Parts: sequence; structure tokens; C-alpha cells
Amino acid sequence: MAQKELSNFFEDYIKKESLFINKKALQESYTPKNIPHREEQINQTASILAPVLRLEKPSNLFIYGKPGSGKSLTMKYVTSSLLETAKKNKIQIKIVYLNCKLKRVSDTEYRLIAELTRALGKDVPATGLPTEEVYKLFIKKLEEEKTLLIIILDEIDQLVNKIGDEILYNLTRLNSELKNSEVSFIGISNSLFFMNDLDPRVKSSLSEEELVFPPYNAIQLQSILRQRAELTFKKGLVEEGVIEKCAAYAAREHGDARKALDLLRVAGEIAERKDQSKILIKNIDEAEEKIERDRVLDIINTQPKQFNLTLYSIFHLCQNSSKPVFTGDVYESYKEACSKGGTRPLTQRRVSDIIAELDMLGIINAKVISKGRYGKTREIRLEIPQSTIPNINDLLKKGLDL
DNA sequence: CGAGATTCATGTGAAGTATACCTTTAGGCTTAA
DNA sequence: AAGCCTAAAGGTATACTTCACATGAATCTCGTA
Repeated sequence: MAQKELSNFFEDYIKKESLFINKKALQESYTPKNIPHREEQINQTASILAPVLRLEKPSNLFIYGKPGSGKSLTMKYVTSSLLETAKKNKIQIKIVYLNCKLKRVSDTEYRLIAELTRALGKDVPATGLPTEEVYKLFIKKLEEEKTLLIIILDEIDQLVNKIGDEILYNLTRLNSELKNSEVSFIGISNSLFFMNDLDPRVKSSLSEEELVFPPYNAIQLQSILRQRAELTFKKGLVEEGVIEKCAAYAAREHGDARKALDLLRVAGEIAERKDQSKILIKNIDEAEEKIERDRVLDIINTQPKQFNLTLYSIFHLCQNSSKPVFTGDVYESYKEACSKGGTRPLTQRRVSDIIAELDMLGIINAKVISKGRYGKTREIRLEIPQSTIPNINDLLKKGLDL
């Protein structure tokens, strides 16, 4: 684009009418004024948490539900309203929200407690202190505050999966060490079976109350989408059938409302970028691909180099064959990639763990199988659509200097 | 032919190592009385 | 002598390695029908 044209482009851009009135309404951070189809869960949560307003410790709460079934949103909605009321009536309470699966933030016991302590306003070093010491710091700070603290642990199943359930036991014991303050927990889990193989002591104390969020069905998804679409887009800009298709896509994935909203938002962005006057059905397919690509790119950007090298090797192998790949092949390819990129390769033991973690991230599917006489290995398949691979592969290659 | 032993390729657990960072402490230097 | 700074000592968490043992079904072996 020549320079003159560039300024014209910007001029035009200003004049051009946006398809969006308020893009925020489709973003993940947005909390709508009312949450349809979750009235019951809201009421229950509210009545479970209400005792804090009388400075009584509420029951610990455990919440189950598939991704995008409104768990986090409902919690955010209820707690923010709770905080408001508490503030108005000058009641000392605090609420901390933590997502346990965030890598390098709160995916170990130390880091989780450290993060909690930081949330109370006390800085804790990233490493070096004994974990026990951080517990003490946390307790001391909390005692100073003299408050009722509600800790929300999102995706707690992932954490326990990784480091075991001892941490939950330690957490539930916190109250016995506190005199001036109290702690309540809200655990959020994607897996319905998470509680099954947990230490019974933890189980009983952590889930004094339980709540299940059923997935949305297609009709409910449609009404959610309509409500948000009205806030986001000008009237009549959404082609007939778009909402239905978004809902259908998401319903196929266990009623994931977040996915549905993402689809609609990204479809809107694509339509706008293409200078369309309407959002078309075909934009949704484009949106789906873009979302998938962005998700993978996000993972690539946040993972350490060794993970990306492993991932690159897997892509590399999967591109050339539709058959599943095995650990040994990946490791060979990985070593090669390392020598090309001038990195010292990790041991196979470690790469095996990395593959398992990539599986957890949902980017690949690695199942442990036995091939009888020919040993035991992981059978690795990609969990992302073939069409997005070449694209990502190039980016990875560049990022790794191969 | 079928039950049990064998085998392979790697999963997996435990313990050890390297690194980066923390607190404590002892020594050395400066400063002020 | 008191105060302050620095460096060493002793400690921890985390990512990774090393070592050793566990797995589990296809294949082999061998006794039996």
C-alpha cells in the first residue's frame, strides 16, 4: 500500500460504519446483566454464599460442569454482586479468583499459595522460600486483615491431576490455624468424576455443597446468542440462520456457550474486515478455523521452547501421514529438530512427560496403548483440523529458527 | 490348539542434579562520638 | 561502638536427568489332545 493510499485507508476506515455497536458484549470478560437458563444455579449459589453478609463462614461449595456451561460466569456474577452489597454495608469480605491451570502462575502448591498471598497484597518471591513459610505468610497476612475470604479455584481438577490432592487437604485445614479470619472455598471442575478418587476427608470438607451445571442445549444457546447479538450488532446485520448455526456448532461440542459466542464474535470481525454489510453463514466456518488457529497460536506463544520443539516434531510427522505417530518417532524427529536449532535435546523421559502435557492442553491426543510384542507406547494424533496445520507449522518453524 | 512364558518399546516412579533464588549470618568497612 | 553493606553459607522450588522397574498384549514355546 503506497503512503497516500494508507492515509486514505484510515480516512475511509473512520467513515465506514462499524458492524459493531458494542463488541464487548461478545467477549469472554463480559458479564451480562442477566444470565439466562442459570437462574436456579444463581439462586443456589447466592443462598449458599449469603451467610458471609452476616460474617458467618459459608459452606464450601463444589461446582461441576462442562466448559462453557456458565460456571465461571455465574460465579463472577454472584460474587461481584455480593461484594457490592458487602461494600455498601461495610462488611469485611474478600474474594479471590484463581485459575489453577495457568502455567507458571498457579500450577504447583507453592505457586498457588504464593498467588493467594499476593492477592492479599503481600509480595512473595517466585522461588526460594519453603512452601511452609509461604503458608505462614499467607496466614499472617490474613489474620491482619481480619476478614472473611472466599477462594475460588477454577479448573481445580487439572491441578490435582498434576500434583495430587495433598494441597486440598492443607487448604481445608487452614481454618483451624486462623483466629480472626475465616476461609471458604469454591472449587470449579470440568470433570464430573473428579471427586470420586479423592481423599475422603478432603471430599467431605470441600464439597459441603455441590452444584451441577448442565450443558446448554441448542435452543438455549440460540437465546443466549440472540440476547448478546442484539447488544453487539446493529439490527438486521446478522444473516438469517447465522445464530442457529453458531448454536448448532457449539451444541455439538457439549453445549459450550463460550465457543458459540466466540464464533459469533469472530464471524463478525471477519465480516467487518471483508467489508461485508452483513454477517453471513459462511463467515462462521471461517471463524471456526480462525479460533482454532488462535487457540493453538496462543499455546505456542506461552509454552517454553522445548514444548514447541516437541510440538513441531509432532506436526512434522503428522503432516506426512494420516496414521497415528508413536513416542519413539517423535523423539527421533525432536532430536533432529534440536540439532538443527542448536539446542541440547532433553531426555526421552522428559519428552514423554511433555507429550502428556500437550495432551492435557488438548492440542494433541495421546493415548497409551500396548502394541503387544512390539512394545508399549503413546499413540499420538492431532486434535486440530488438518487445514490449520501448515499455517501453524510455518510459524513454529520461524519461531524456533529452524 | 491353547495355556503360559517371553518380549519389546516405552510408561512411570523415585531419587538425584543443576540452577536460580531466598534468608541468615559473619565479617569488613564506614561513620560518628 | 554502632550502623551499614557484602559475600558466603545454608536452605528451597523447579525443571530436568538417571536409574530401575512396571506394563500389557502380540508372539513364541511347548505340552497335550
